[in-house]
Amino acid sequence: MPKKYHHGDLKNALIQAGVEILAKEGAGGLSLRKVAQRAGVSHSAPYAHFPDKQSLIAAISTEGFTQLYTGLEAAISPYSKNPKKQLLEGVKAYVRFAEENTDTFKIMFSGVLEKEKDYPSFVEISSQTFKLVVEVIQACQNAGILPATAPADLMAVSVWGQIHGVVSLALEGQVSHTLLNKHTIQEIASFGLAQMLLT
Amino acid sequence: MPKKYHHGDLKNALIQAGVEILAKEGAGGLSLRKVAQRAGVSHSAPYAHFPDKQSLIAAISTEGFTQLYTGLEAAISPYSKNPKKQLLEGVKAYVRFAEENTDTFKIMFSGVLEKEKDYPSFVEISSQTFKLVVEVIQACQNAGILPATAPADLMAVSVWGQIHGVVSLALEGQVSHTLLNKHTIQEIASFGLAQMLLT
DNA sequence: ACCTGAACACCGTTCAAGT
DNA sequence: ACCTGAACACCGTTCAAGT
Repeated sequence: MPKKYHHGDLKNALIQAGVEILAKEGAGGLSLRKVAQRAGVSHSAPYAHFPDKQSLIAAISTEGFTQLYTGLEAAISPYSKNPKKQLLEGVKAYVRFAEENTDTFKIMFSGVLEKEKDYPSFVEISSQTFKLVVEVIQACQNAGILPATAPADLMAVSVWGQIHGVVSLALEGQVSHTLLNKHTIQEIASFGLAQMLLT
Repeated sequence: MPKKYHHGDLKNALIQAGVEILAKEGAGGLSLRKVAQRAGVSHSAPYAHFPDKQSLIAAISTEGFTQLYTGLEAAISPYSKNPKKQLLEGVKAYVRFAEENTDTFKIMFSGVLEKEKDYPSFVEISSQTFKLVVEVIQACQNAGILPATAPADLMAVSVWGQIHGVVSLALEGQVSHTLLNKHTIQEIASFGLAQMLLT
């Protein structure tokens, strides 16, 4: 039978196993040997598909960005005629992704991946995601919802940074308990964004 | 002679060695054994002062927060009658700290420290730092520089999140090269903040 | 109280060998 | 082409022993 030696797609199986370990044990518990074991292969099998651990982490991060991109796309596409709604729904999707995939989110943005530039598909999807943000910001500027005092890319980094910062601080336990009792992360992030809006 | 067995303060020597390794090799290169070697003691000596690696990381992070707090204090104290200046100078100091101590900054905020709540002095200094931010925000609200549409602590998380997010994205290489050619991180962060100001 | 050295389990990576 | 098993250097942590 054509059982392709193993289940055929060990590469993706390893990525998936990595995501699962990440979710269960956090970045500290992520080892290549555990990933291999979880995928049911020997500890050296991953080296047929990834040159080293960093490459697997890059693949996991890339997978995360793809999911994030897809989520953002889905959140904003229904509102192509309402930029403000796109912005608000995009933020919701971003925060939701971070909350539902905390450890993937952390590994994507926490510097565990050391030479991101060495992984073209990671660079590709992350810059595509940024492009999506810029488009929404651009539309908001055109509609007079955000000030046109700066080019869209600068404004995009400011807005994205705002959301990203609040989410990151919250995930790292840097937002006070008393504040989190009164508001969800969604609300805190949205509040910050509201400060930047014109209408 | 009272050479106290070693140089007397191995605990701080280990923290210092950790900071140096962090700066030279990044978080990936930080091992207890290397820290011990750099401090000139055997690999098991650190266990006389730290129960485990996480505790050393907590101590390094605490040290980082202390530096950050001191820097913020020094930046704002000369302008106690000018809240806006305090805010702008505080932001500058924050960004400067992140740029000059990139890897310490990352370890403080990147989730490498897993159970922050277990380290009282870490919690203490980080919440004191937040309190400092809240005070400045409060003063800005009173002076009509920031809107009083929300309690100071919520506003503080928004402002801090804004700056922190932009800095984090920049340090992780998520800010496009073309943008970084035109503006410093300082400028990008300040621009985002300016969006939130009333005057 | 503070430090050493041997020991153990675990990890990343390499390589010769097997299908 | 894809995978295994032995091997090596490195790591966190423990513990009995030394001063």
